[in-house]
Amino acid sequence: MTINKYSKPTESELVILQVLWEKQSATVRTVHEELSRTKDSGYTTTLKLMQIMFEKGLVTRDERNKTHIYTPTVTHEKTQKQFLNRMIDTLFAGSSANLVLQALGGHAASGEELEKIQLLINDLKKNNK
Amino acid sequence: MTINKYSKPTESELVILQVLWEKQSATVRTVHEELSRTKDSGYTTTLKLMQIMFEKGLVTRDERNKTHIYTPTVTHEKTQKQFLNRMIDTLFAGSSANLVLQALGGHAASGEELEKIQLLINDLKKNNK
DNA sequence: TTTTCCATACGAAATAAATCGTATTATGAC
DNA sequence: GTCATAATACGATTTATTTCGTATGGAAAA
Repeated sequence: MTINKYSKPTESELVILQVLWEKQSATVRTVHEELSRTKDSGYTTTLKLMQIMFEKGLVTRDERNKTHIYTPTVTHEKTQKQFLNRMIDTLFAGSSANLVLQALGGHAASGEELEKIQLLINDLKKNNK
Repeated sequence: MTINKYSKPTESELVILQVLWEKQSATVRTVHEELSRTKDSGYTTTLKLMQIMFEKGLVTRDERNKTHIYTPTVTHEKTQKQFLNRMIDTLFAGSSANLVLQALGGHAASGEELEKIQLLINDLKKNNK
């Protein structure tokens, strides 16, 4: 397989990363059990996917024991940024504000969350001047 | 081909829709010329993709003339929402505020845009009470 | 020690997406 | 009317992604 350091995770890989980010690291079994709650593919499918992710460098694994333990190499945040960028480019005409407006419009955020956003905006405006 | 009314557009389809949304409607030639500026695949590739989009119902076309004119059936906004939802679910733990914070943090928005966002937030807070 | 239970490895099939080549046909220029 | 141009149709290939079956081996239970 050709290794592409900058390949973005596929849909399935994203779902797996999701679990790994949450648990810091996990075995194939653990990940698979988690996935089983929403998806029904076999154990070896999850295994294979995680092996491929390993080849791609999306995760590392501790092979000292028979049961390997997988850990993500990409951070949740970096991946969020990567997908956000792509989305802003291809769907929001390059404007992050467009995306924000749409996101806030469609999905209620709690008052507390709105506060946080306001604080950030105040900060940004200060630095703009 | 099986028609799935709710299939989400693929990456390539999204790029094509982009052009169609901007121009309201367009011929394959026009779309292809636009794509050529950033991508180098042949004319028949674009044609085929647009034909598939037609089969899927993502676009309609006026066939009265030899040169068909394609028009999107899905709105830009609806598609934005669809992808935003997906993204919030799979990458931002279901929290739109998380996404917003990340988006604003990573991408400078203009002062004017920030204003708009603030107005929206004030509105939302009012309705929250 | 033998059997059973989980693991991994890995090839290969199934599915989805993108790309292209070639055939055919309508239309306008000559 | 004939020819050149440019469009569609469509099958086939290539590439990416997901899925699974089977082989193999280690460790713990019997």
